[in-house]
Amino acid sequence: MTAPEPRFARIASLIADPTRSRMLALLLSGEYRSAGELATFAGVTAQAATTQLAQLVDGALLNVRKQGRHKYFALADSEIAHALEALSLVAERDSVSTRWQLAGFRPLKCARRCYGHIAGELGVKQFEMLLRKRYLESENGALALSSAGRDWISVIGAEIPTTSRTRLAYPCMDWSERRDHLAGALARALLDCYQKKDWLRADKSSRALHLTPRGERELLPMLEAS
Amino acid sequence: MTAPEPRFARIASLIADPTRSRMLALLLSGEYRSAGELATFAGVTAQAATTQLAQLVDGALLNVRKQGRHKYFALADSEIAHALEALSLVAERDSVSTRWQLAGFRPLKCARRCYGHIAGELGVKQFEMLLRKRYLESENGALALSSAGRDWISVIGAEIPTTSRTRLAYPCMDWSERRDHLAGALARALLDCYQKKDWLRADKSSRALHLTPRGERELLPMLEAS
DNA sequence: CGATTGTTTCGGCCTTGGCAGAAATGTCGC
DNA sequence: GCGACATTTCTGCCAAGGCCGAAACAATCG
Repeated sequence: MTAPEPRFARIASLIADPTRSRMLALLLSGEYRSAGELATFAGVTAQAATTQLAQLVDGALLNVRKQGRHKYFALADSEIAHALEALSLVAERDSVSTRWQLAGFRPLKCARRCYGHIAGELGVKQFEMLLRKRYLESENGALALSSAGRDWISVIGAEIPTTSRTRLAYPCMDWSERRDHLAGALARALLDCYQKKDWLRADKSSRALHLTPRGERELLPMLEAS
Repeated sequence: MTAPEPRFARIASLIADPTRSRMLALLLSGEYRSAGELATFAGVTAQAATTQLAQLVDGALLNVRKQGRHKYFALADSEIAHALEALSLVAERDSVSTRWQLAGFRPLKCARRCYGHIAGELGVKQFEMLLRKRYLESENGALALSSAGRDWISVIGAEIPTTSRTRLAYPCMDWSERRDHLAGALARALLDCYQKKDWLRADKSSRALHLTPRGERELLPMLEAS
């Protein structure tokens, strides 16, 4: 009668440890971080960090990239980020209803980074514009840039890394809007580009993205145009 | 520099324990279970179960209902179920791509119980029908039954418990379809009704719901009618 | 090639937390 | 009230796993 231990328990236990969870929280931004950075951020020595990071990699929660004498870690994929956000939603579900409305969280609902791309209202707007204008079209199941889309990309001056082995574009569920927004290499390139043009600025202490006045003038109309 | 422990770590650690995770897995169906049932299912003595259940309740993952000398437990809300499913997705992400297509998982994608209501393709179909026919209408932010909707309910003979303090109807995100389906007291009542009419049968060993031949004749056309 | 810096391995300490046995509390039916 | 049953509290035991110090390994730079 005794049931087998559910698989999700293993993942949960990897997330549960204080040190590991701190590391994961830092990596939620989507960036790569070195083992040393992660160690000091989590408040442990380098040896301890090594062990924990090895476990996270072994459990396939993290990707590793060796670069010289450094080792860089990042979340393995966006499913992980989703799971972490789902847990956060539960963790803050009493505070969220009040705080979500308040000043601090408003920008998060408006626009935030989700694993390297734009989420929130702005992310949804962007995604819908791309589909509406047929810059993105679904091609046997996957999303692909149309020629009009490629033109638009070059006009605004975004650069999509050609080396990228990750998918170009795919829908990503948004937990505040409950609708899809854009993820993938294209999404990252666009976010980079918007930041370079000073349309968006990343908050240092949170995942919020702030729309600058310039962004309000130049970016918003573009996303809302029909 | 050492960061505070992220809130989600606490939730994860509640989920991580083998005994507690087994209990949660059992409760994923949405039903209430007594402390004793949960103890034997998890393979521990009653005392051990008490401690674990107390922690889950304290962490607001579970609801309790005292009934005589029994105590019944259930998942506190669907956010919890979502978090568990998100973790499961990560836990099975290598197997999922293959197995999802296979026979065993097909019925899950088609229709399954999600915390007491119908999810999967059928759940999405049902939700869209209700909106399309304006049986459900959004009323200052919440979903409410229209008079046409109330008529339809009484025609098919579903009974909505009047005592229920839970919301009547609200959208619930579907992770296989990535679209909303119906949740709430109404959703439960409909599932009950469909089962009574033998349109759907619940699988005993999984969360799958099987469409009976009768359901195919009588239920499907109703959901697909425009 | 040595010095420096980043990461890993080893060994031992220590805390955390889950478990069972026994006994107490509470609830029901008679 | 009394016995049967479900749940809880108390206590002590035990194992798992995280941490640090020290030393080893690896890569870079002068």
